[in-house]
Amino acid sequence: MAAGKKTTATEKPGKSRQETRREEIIKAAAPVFFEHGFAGTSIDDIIAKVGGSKRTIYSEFGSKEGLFAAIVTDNARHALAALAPEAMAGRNLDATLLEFARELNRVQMSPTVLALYRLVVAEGVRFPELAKLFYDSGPGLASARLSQVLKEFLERGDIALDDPDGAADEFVGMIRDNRHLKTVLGLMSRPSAEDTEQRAQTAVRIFLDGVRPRR
Amino acid sequence: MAAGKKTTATEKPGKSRQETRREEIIKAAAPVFFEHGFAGTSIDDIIAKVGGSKRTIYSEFGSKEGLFAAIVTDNARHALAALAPEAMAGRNLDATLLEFARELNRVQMSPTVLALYRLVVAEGVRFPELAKLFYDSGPGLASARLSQVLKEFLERGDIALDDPDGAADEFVGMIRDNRHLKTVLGLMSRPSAEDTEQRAQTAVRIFLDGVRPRR
DNA sequence: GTCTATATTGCGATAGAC
DNA sequence: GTCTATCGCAATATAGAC
Repeated sequence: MAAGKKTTATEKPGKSRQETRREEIIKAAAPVFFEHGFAGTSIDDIIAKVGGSKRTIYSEFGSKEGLFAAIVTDNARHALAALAPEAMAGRNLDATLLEFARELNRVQMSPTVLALYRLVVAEGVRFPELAKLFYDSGPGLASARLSQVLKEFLERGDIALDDPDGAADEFVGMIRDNRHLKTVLGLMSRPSAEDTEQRAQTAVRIFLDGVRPRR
Repeated sequence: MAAGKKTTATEKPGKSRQETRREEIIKAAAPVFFEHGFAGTSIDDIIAKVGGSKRTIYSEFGSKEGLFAAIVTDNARHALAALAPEAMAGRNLDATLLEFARELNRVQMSPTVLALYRLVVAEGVRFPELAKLFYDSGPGLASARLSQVLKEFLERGDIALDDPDGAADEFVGMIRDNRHLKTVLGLMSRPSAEDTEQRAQTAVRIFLDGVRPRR
């Protein structure tokens, strides 16, 4: 009766059957959580989507919370991979920040991450571990990486500031601006690529040089 | 048998019995929605808090949604009224921005606005009118006001930028930074007054002059 | 399929405003 | 005293849980 899709395994040579199954479950469960919220989703809802046995879910993820945590970390890992410091090595300040702004924007405006954001903001107070996991593997990690980058440029004398951690937080905030909020609230569809590029450039420009004219 | 509280009416001379009752209900119901979310709150929960009859709620607000909407609009109106005053006239650029940063920070870090933020982000997709109302009377209004201010300074030549609206959004984003998010997620209690002041100053400094050393 | 929870409504009784 | 808002309680409807 279940879905007839036989994607069972042995198709991706690099992955064990367990890994494949794990990914199938995560991929199928995520939209269910997104639609009904954490509390509003039952393991049975997920079984109804992905098929198989509850037993598999519990042995792989331990609990409903464990499954959700896996969804968060999995998405964060995929999404933020491009923000790795290595990806920015050997570039100058402007190019590094611009690339960071683009990547962060791309990540946080993706439908999946937007849905995660809504979900975690909604349930964060009730499930502090989930909130912490989301923050640490998403916005917090982004900020920490940027801070590290800023410190390197600081040592070289390319920039001057008192509080690199604070500045990193504020740059991340610039990227997560009112357009992000409007999109989160469903008031706006995703901005165009040109608009996004334009705003990334503006953010970098402001962060580096400010709006006060130099003379 | 009923609760002995006789707050009946005739205490606020300017308000009709109906108005008084309406406000009592909103005041009592708001924390319930804030704590349990829209779906997690039942009319009976609210009656248990405020007393009286369900019928009153339905004749006044029409439905649970109507009550929810009234709570959001009422709280938004009260909490965000502080963004209205023009304490910014006739000052120079630095002082104006600093005052704006302080004020916006104070508003958006208040417990009520934080609770509203969580609630509206959670339910925004389901209640687009509420999302729009919250945005327009909060972050959107702040951004619009700032944009107007920026345009004035732009005309005077005090600043140089291409896109005042975009820059305003980004400044608002700097104020709603990762500390705001951590607080929304319950990962952090409200930052101290000194920390807040420090960060407001940093944001203004970065926005005006950037982090690149002037030479 | 039964059972529970909960949104919504109906209506007679009561209490406060004028 | 009349009028209206509110109360109290019960009934209906329905969706989801078990």
